[in-house]
Amino acid sequence: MPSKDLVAASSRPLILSVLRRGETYGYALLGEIRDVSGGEMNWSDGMLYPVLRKLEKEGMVTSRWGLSDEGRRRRYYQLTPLGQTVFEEERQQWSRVDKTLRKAWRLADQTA
Amino acid sequence: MPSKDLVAASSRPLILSVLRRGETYGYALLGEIRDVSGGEMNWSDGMLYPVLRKLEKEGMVTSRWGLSDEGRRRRYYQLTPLGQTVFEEERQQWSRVDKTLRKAWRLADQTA
DNA sequence: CTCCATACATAGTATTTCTATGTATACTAC
DNA sequence: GTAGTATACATAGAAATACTATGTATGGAG
Repeated sequence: MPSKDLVAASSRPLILSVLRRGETYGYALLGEIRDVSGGEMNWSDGMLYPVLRKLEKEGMVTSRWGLSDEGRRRRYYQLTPLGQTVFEEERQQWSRVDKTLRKAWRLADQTA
Repeated sequence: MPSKDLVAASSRPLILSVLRRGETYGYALLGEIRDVSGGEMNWSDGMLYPVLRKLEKEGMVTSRWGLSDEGRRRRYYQLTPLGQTVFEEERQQWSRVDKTLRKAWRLADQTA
């Protein structure tokens, strides 16, 4: 499991990218994230919902209640246009930081 | 400037990578980080020193007082063996998270 | 009925971030 | 001498954040 600041830094970009693929509900989102990370990211629901709540509050996602085939209540989340924009921005930011780190590592490897 | 959780997530790997190139003092570290990030990371000294302090407390760096040519007092920092190990671990962790994100973005791009 | 998995919620503790503010001083310009 | 600037380090504490612990709810299986 990555360090908690890495989990924190990647949680929003991950959630936004899963939602970019289409509307989904919270519990399924957990599974998607576990899958795409090959098990590396194994979030609890108590971790996920506050982040979703905040994304909604900030206008990046919207939600609606729905029902599953078996009649279970589910809360479905969907990206908003703002969420789409933020998705791109965060991707750019992460990529810039990643580039910086890789450059630093290259320099470190050369010297050491 | 990246979001604060991205700054937080990358600060230690960046510092450790600069120190891996050799002992240096705090103020110069700031400059190195500004350079390697092309200005993207423009940390204040008040941001840097608490992180250095913590790294030292956790045994990843050691420090000593020295003097510059002009007589200025400087605190020099050096990576410890533990710091070397943590440097590698954090590089692995970051890379795994990065890989997960890029996979998620690829999937997101295919669907959208 | 009980248990389990599914599904969502959130208070609150613990932790973290980093700004604001501080001290110190070498050098430069006037 | 003095003022200003850059260099150099320090840290308290306010604000923000993370996420665990605990909660409710319920469909399905045994």
